[in-house]
Amino acid sequence: MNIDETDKKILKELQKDARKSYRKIAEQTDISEGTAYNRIKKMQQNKIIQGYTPDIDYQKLGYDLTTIIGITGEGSQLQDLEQEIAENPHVTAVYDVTGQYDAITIAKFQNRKQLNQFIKQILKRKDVKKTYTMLTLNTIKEKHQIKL
Amino acid sequence: MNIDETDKKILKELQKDARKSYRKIAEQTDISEGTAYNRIKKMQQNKIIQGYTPDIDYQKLGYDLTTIIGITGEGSQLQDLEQEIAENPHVTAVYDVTGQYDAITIAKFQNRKQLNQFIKQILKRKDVKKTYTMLTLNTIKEKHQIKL
DNA sequence: AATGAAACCGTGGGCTG
DNA sequence: CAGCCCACGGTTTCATT
Repeated sequence: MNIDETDKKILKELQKDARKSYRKIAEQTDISEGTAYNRIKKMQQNKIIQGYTPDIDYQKLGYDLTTIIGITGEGSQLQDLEQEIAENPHVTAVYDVTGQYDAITIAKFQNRKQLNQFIKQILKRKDVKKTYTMLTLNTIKEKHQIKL
Repeated sequence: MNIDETDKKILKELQKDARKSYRKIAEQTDISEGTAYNRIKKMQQNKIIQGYTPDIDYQKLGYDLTTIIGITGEGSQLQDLEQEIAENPHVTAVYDVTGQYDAITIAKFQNRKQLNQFIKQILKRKDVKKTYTMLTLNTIKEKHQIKL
């Protein structure tokens, strides 16, 4: 599917506020509301828009510990492990990476005990050689959008 | 502000679909729609809900290069730099961290040239000693939610 | 926290270029 | 075919209780 300038404008409006009404999106992109509706629907069908997420301040909910964990594997395949990690409720991201580590995961915890359990769970696996945990001292930015 | 079980249920519904109507949220949490509306408004005022973001497949928009970059500083303060990085349109996250690096940033690019420019911009600064760039080969998960 | 009423909006059909 | 316009039922919003 090809995205044109109108689609981009629509996405930008949604980035500003994903709960914005079709009508307002239409006004701000100089199209009719039916068109806004149809284009958004199409982008959802094409999985360009995969859903809508509330930006929650997890710190206010007690998740004070954000961690970035590098994982070094033993041997070849980490896919199973990555899948398992991805399903853990504390995890927000899992990447296969080049360089120093084989995988990087980002996870949020309410306390060190939860973090500990998580790391132990990873280290239990035979395909994991070691992990390296970085604690975030301060989150300067964490908004899962890039400028279009 | 204190979050009770009802608020949590509301947040869970929004996590499933942040465009869900107040009415449906109310139905699924066994409260009236006015209550759903009032509670969500309160959580917005208290900045527990900071906004709503569309989950966009940036790869489909040409952003094929997701990078995790570790930054090592020279001397003391990296705050200015971090602020500057956070404002770059390619950047989705910036963290101050313990350990091997002083800061970690996550950024998405359409090509290596964009990445290169970004790294050069960082390295130009006197307060930066070095950077370490990890390219993601595969994104297993990147959903900026944790299970409540 | 619930009610209810007015304003606002989503959704689909039919029309137009 | 994509976009526009319209209409109706559904939804948001907020003052009131």
